[in-house]
Amino acid sequence: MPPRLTRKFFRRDPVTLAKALLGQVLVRVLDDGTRLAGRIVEVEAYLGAVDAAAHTYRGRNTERVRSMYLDAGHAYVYFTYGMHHCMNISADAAGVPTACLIRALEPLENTDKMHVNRTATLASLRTLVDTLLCSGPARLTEALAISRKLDGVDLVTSEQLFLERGPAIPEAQIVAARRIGVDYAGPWARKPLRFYITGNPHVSRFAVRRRPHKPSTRLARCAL
DNA sequence: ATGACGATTTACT
DNA sequence: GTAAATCGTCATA
Repeated sequence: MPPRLTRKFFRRDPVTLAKALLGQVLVRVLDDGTRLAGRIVEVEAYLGAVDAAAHTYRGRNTERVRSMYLDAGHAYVYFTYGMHHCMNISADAAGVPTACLIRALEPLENTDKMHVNRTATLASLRTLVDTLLCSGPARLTEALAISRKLDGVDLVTSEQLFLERGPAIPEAQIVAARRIGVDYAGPWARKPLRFYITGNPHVSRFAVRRRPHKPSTRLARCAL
């Protein structure tokens, strides 16, 4: 089994950490010992007090966001839209409220169990293709059974939630784009703080697509 | 105490 | 493309 990521790996600025997280493997161990795992293919960086899109904008420090202030390598799991959970990994040092939002995984282990987790809440019980299992921040938390109960967990020491070493992704394969769902953040909405592995089919943006499209369209969107 | 609003996903026209 | 689902959190009072 690959080695687990240590504190040192996480203790970096959120942009550097976000790019380093690409290719690493997120592991969720259920109470019955089942391992659910996926390779990180898309991450967003949130820069803390200066970042209008961050939950900790202007130094906000409430009960909900306290995990963002923990030392690097802790989980910040929040509940939103009345039904979804999203998972972040705290960056920098204790007291610095920066984090990386995990936006998409490439499913690796026990994908059948992930499929059950995902379809359980679906109105129509139609079969999901692999690219719809973990291709979004709320999709992957549902697939890996990550909820607010895991908020504040230390990913360096936890037996329930941690990361394993994967291959570093070369800069040439990393695309930087604007973050999703933060249009309210003015100029901060346009900054290139979302990172994903180029061409990876499990990235959220591609998976959302419903209909086939012309190759020219695909190229134009990739260039974004 | 109350009102407005999501770092989203799904289904439908 | 648009809209519904659904409720914890936060700012205001």
